[in-house]
Amino acid sequence: MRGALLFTPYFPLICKYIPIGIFPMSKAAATRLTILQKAFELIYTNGYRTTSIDDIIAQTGVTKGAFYYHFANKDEMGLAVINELLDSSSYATFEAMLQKTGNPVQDIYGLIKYLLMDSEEMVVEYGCPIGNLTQELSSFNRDFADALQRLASHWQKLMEQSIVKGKKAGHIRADVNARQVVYFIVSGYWGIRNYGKMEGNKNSYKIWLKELKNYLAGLQ
Amino acid sequence: MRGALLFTPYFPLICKYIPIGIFPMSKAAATRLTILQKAFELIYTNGYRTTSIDDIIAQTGVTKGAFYYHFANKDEMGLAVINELLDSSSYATFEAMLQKTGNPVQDIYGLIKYLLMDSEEMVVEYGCPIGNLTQELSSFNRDFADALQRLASHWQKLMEQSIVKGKKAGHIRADVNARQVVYFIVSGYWGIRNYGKMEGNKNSYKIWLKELKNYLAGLQ
DNA sequence: AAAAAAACATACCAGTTAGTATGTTTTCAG
DNA sequence: CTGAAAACATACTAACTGGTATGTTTTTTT
Repeated sequence: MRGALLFTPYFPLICKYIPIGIFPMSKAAATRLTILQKAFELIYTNGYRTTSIDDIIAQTGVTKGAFYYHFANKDEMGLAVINELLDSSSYATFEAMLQKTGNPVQDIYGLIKYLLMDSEEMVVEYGCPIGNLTQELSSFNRDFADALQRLASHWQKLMEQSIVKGKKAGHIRADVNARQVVYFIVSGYWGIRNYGKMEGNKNSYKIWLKELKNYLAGLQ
Repeated sequence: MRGALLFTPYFPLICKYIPIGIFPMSKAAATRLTILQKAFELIYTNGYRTTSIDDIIAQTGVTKGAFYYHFANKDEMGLAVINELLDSSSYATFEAMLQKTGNPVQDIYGLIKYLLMDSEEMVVEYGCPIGNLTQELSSFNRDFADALQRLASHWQKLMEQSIVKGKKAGHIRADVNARQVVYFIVSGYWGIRNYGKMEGNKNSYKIWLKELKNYLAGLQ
């Protein structure tokens, strides 16, 4: 059984942009990546515990022998999805979007509106991948909870920095508690993702975004 | 197979307060109720799809024959949990708490603080029962999504009424959009429940509640 | 080119799953 | 008290579950 992917956690991201011929990804690494990507897709749309290894190998064409060569068991694979796929993807995008104008009121709104309305990786019917996993697995397996918490704190830290900068620049009131605000916004984001799943469309997103705008304006 | 519980959806609630000897609940109705209550408990702590019927009958002592006499299949039982147990329970409490002072800023905060910090039925590790089910089942089964949506709209309507009244009484600004605010608050509530699961304690609840207070104050 | 290790393939297994077939017991109206 | 329906009990099944044992093929090292 192999360790982790080369250059993790950024390797999968790199692979997206560097053609295989030029940057030689070994066939084994490609197999591993295929498993992780397809597993993520299935887990995102169907839940972790209700996605079977048979599902994954059927969808990928990878055999069970290959699967268990790369991963000791299902949970190790699940953790790899979180740590190697989710962790790197979109992190760069977040960072860029949160520094776009330098005013958190606009940047945070812009990021969240993008995530809800424009991002192609997230589907309203299936909610937020990280939120889903947190909900399903936090009380089931501490390793998952820890991995997800590290992921979430990335989010939080970036957003918090944006607010702190905004305070210094005078865009945000001095008495605003950045950490507190981040909890409030991210919670709302997770919650409205749940609403969207329930209603099966983006109407609730639009309503929520309007009030988010009001709330952010109130921080000025 | 029997229909639903007598006098649903309030029958289970009534049963809590009326001793069996006085208000004669048939043994069959008691069996059905036992199944629903234990099933809810297991589903709340473990998820719907990952709770097996064998789990339920093992925990209740009810046999499989009895289970399938009362419910045609697992999903019918799951829907009964939502429609007959969750629907009635706590509805009265909500209504009372939301009319306590007549000022939504205080009443809504009071209700949500109660739900997060004091309610004994909800455990931080397991999140919000309705939120959990919504997240797990909305995209899996439309019937569940619909049942949950009806449940959630109860919540919403009560809270919306509280705000509308508060506007008339001058506690809330006239330009505040009640429906929008409700979406914002309930989303935040669901989200912070998820945070709590992830972190495994109520620290995030406290932080979030502080910002909820700020947000509500901003509506005045 | 040969040996060794890595990567994969196949067949299998014991436990669990929702659900059924076929009973027996309880309840209750007449 | 009796018969029929309601309520429950037991044993079973076919499909699926994560995981293993034991191979073969491919890649890498020497």
